[in-house]
Amino acid sequence: MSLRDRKRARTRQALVDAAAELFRRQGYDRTTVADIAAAAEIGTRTFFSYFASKEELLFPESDARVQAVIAAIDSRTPAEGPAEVLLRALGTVPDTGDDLVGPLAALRLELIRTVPAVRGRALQIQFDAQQEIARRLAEAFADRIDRVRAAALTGAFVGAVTAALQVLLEDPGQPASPAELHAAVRAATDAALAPWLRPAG
Amino acid sequence: MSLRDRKRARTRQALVDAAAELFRRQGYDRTTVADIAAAAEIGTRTFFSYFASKEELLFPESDARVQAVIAAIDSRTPAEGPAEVLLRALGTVPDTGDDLVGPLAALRLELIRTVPAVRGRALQIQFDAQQEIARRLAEAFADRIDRVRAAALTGAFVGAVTAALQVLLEDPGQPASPAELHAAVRAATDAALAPWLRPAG
DNA sequence: ATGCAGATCTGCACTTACTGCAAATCTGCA
DNA sequence: TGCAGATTTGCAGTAAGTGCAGATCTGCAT
Repeated sequence: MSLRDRKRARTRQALVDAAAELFRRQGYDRTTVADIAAAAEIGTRTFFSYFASKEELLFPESDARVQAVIAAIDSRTPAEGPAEVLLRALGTVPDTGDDLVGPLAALRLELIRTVPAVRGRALQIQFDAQQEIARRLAEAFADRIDRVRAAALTGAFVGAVTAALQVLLEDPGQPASPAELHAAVRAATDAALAPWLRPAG
Repeated sequence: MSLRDRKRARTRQALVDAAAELFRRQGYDRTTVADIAAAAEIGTRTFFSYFASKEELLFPESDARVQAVIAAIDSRTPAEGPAEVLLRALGTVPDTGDDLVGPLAALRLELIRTVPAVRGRALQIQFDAQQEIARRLAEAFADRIDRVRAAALTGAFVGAVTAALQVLLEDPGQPASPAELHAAVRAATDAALAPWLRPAG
């Protein structure tokens, strides 16, 4: 990595850190982009050469999980049906320590719940991911399920994962360890997708 | 209806019509709220006493469909399972002639596809609807399915309907009649939810 | 008809996100 | 050391959205 790249990465991280700090302290809406840029010691205009918008700051590398699912689809065995592939994919998602349990995770979830703009962006990312997965699934299992069935299965999958996370994160007050969380999501999703497991193959 | 109410309704409609005209002619982004207000002959400031934002203009009465589904859940028979209820609800949604086939429908779908802000709002509405339906379903069938299963089923249902509409609206070039469209969506959704029909019961 | 109370409309000033442009600055490399 | 290309930054501008206060209008009782 050149000096340029290192510097850029450092500035980027500084922006995320500064923003997180400010969001936590004074809320999302009361924090302006100018505030964030000033805290990271760059010009306001320069902020937008790092992130296209204020919301974008909260969703870096958001397609890593989609890529993991696509990889799971591509590496399917002849014995697997579409539902099995999705459930297997659940075990391969990269828990980079920043997405569900990292320091930013709680803040991100809080902001998704409370700030419409952030919520909108999150939903857009989720929907795009869902569409992409459904498309790939329909292609990979073209001989077994049509586009609508693939969309239904993907919707069930995403809906189940989302709900499981919601249930698990809201109840105990204490966030479980990543491993426990993972296992619980897996169990709940597994049960929820049961109707798809054997009959469709 | 008092004169006040009639006047207000007329102004509201004038705003929608003016906006639709302008969006069609010069695109969403190149149409400012001031343009719309001027075309409807009201002050710019007044626009925001009719719609909270520019996007809101495109999504009036967006919860009519949710209400229809909730009504279907509430009027369930003991013989019906959750999937059956959802499929039955599909027959009771009000096709007010403005939602899928009306003059605004094509424009709305076009803007949802191309304008991120509109897309974001549409997804937010859809997601909220999905959550509400899942919640009601879990309550109504508390003895048969848990929250995660309810969310999975709802996700499958919404995903299937969305995909069916997408497939049907993109292919022929000619939009089918409301009745045909309805029947086709029903058939596709019916097939896609088949795994949920008998086993869960 | 008249006049009052409350609702509605509207202009004004303001904040904020975001963009285009051009000048200044910096980095990689010969 | 110096050049080419990339990055940074200030400036000016557009547009959405908000609070406020005064003007205007509607419903209703007299």
